Order: sequence, then C-alpha cells, then structure tokens
Amino acid sequence: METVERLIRSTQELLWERGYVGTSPKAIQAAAGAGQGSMYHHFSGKAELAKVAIERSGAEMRAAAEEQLGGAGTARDRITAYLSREREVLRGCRVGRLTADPDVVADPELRAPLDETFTWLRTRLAEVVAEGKQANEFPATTDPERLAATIAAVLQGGYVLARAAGTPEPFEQAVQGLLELINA
Amino acid sequence: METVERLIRSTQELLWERGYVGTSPKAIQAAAGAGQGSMYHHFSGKAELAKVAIERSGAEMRAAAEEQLGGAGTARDRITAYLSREREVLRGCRVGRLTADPDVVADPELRAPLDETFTWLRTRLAEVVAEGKQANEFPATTDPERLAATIAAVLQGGYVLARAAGTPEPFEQAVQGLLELINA
DNA sequence: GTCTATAGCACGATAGAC
DNA sequence: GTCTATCGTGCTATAGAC
Repeated sequence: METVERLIRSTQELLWERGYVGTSPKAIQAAAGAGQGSMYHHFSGKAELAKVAIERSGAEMRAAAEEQLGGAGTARDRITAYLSREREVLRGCRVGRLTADPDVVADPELRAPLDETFTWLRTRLAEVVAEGKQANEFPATTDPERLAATIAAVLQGGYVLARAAGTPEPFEQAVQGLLELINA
Repeated sequence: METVERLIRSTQELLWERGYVGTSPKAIQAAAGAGQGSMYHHFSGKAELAKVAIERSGAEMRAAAEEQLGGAGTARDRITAYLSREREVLRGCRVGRLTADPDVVADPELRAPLDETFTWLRTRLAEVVAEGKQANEFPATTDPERLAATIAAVLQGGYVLARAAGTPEPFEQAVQGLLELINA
C-alpha cells in the first residue's frame, strides 16, 4: 500500500480511538510506518490529514448504512436490519465520536464531513420511514424526519451509555426498546 | 469562594468543554485564579482533580433529572417533562461527553462516576416506566429497562447529532420523535 | 497555603540534505 | 519522496523559598 493511503487509514484509526486533540502527527507517522518528512510532503499538516480521514470515515459509514437501508424488504424490515446490524459497540461511532472534540466542531472544514454524514443519514432514514408510512407500516401521524432523528440518536446515544458502563448491554437495550416502540 | 472550590468548578467547566485530554493543569489554574503550587498542594495531580470534578458533575446531573422524574404528575408526565426540559444542547452532556475520552474510559477511577451516573439514570427511568406500566399508561408488553435505555440514549445521541449539525434542531427532532412514539 | 523556578518530554511544524 | 536535525511552545510535575 502506498504511503498516502497508509497515512490516511492510520489517521482514521487514531481519530476513532483518541479523537483529534488526542492524536499527534508523531503517532500517525509511527502507525503508518512513515517519517516526519513524508507526512508533511503529502499533507500540509495534521488538520488537512484529519479532514481527509474524516471524509473517508463518513463515506464508509454512509456505505455501511446503505447496505441495510437500500436492501430488500419492507421499510420496517430495513430499519430493523439497520438497527440490528453488528457493531463494535465499545469502540463507539467513528464519526459521532468526533462531535465531542471542540477543535473539530470549531473548525468548519473539520465539522463539514460530520454534518454531511449525519444529515445524509437522517435524510435517508426519513425517506425509508416515508415509504413505510405510504405502505401503512407506520401510523399516518408519523413525522418521518422526527422518527429518523430518533433512530439515529438511539444508536449514537447507545454508544455513550455502553462506553460509560464498560459493556455493550445498554446499547442493546436502547435498540431493543426502540424496536419495541416501532413494532408495537 | 475558596481555592479548592474554584479549582473543582473550573475543572468541571473545562472537562465539559474540552474533555480530559484537552484540559491542562495550566488552563485549570488560569480559570481558577490559582497558582501551580496551590493546585498541587490540594490535589495530587490532574487525574485526582478530574475525578472529583466528574463526580460533582454526575451528582449535579442526577439532581437535575430527579427534579422532573421525582416531580408531580403521572409517569408519562414526568418522563415528558424530563425529555422536554431546557438544555444547552450545543454544549452537549457534561458527563456523556467524557465517554469519548479514551483516558477516562481506560481509567477505572475516572470511568466509575460515568458508570454510576448513567446506571442511576437508567434505573430511575425504569422505575418511573414501571410505575406507568402499573397504571396502564404504558402497554403491558413494555420492558421498563429497555425503554429507559432508549430514553437516555435519545438524549445523549441528540447531543451528538446537534453538535454535528451545528444547530439544536436534530436534538429537538429526536426528542419529539420519541415523544410521539411513547404517546402514540 | 501559595509563590517562582525548573525539570524532562511531547507537541506541531520547518529546513535542508540526499 | 523520504531522511534527520532543529525550532519554539506547552505539557505534567517537582523543588524549595516564603
């Protein structure tokens, strides 16, 4: 694999684990097996490399969601499949995690990929809910955008509860609780 | 106010804003108006001060939740009041925020107050749901612990979505979506 | 109980050789 | 395109005077 690719992937991993403030260029270089000069030859610095890595992680997250949301079955089936998909719960969400980082949220260049990813997710979920509403799978009173936000929030909040508890259990409970509300 | 108290409160504020990794003893001292020697006289270091500050924030969060959950009205009223309470959405949750910090999650001393706070919250919410179930406010099929986890997750995830978007709107939507599911 | 001085190290970045 | 050397700064913590 080329150096640039190794740098980007190492940055993705480190941002996931340690966040932006907690990730140093030195650590990135060590993980990528690249030298100081090499990194600064390909990227202007930590911020630019982080931007590319976050965009990549956002794209991967969207693709993973589309696997269930754009799959076969009813709207409810697809949402259930999306909620039930296996996840590395205790690692948390590679994109959502970065919203805790003040330097990411403060920099429009770094926040943009977060915004794009979650806006896409909420929009896509709302589309599926709207389809299900049309097919009478959901009550006529259902507001697709609100329910979409609720679904996305349960996953993101589930990660928070699980990491606080040190076990995936609260995540699973939160998802099950939502499924019971939706499929009631 | 005494120096110790100013140190603790300043640490609470900085942990909320910048997290554990992003908060330096120097910044704490500046915010508290205390010198280097003063801080190290009262606390063994950053970790001990953070532990005290996180415990304090957890206690405050529990007290704030109990204001609605232990208030007047039906179980549903109290849960609705808790979900609808005003929050500084774009600041996020002072406790939940710290689950993103690897150094906090990795240190049992620092993770303990997170675990205690969210375990208390989920337990307390489950109690209220169970009450409501007894009073036929919730279906007999409702699992109180699961619904409690879902409620807590919607709030924590709502913060994530809002910070990614740069506006409180997704938080409000997620909460409204949950209220519509519960009060359907 | 609070001060200043200093330690030893990592940070993010640049320079210039090869 | 990658290397090593170096810059100036800030980190967490300790020492010892007052």
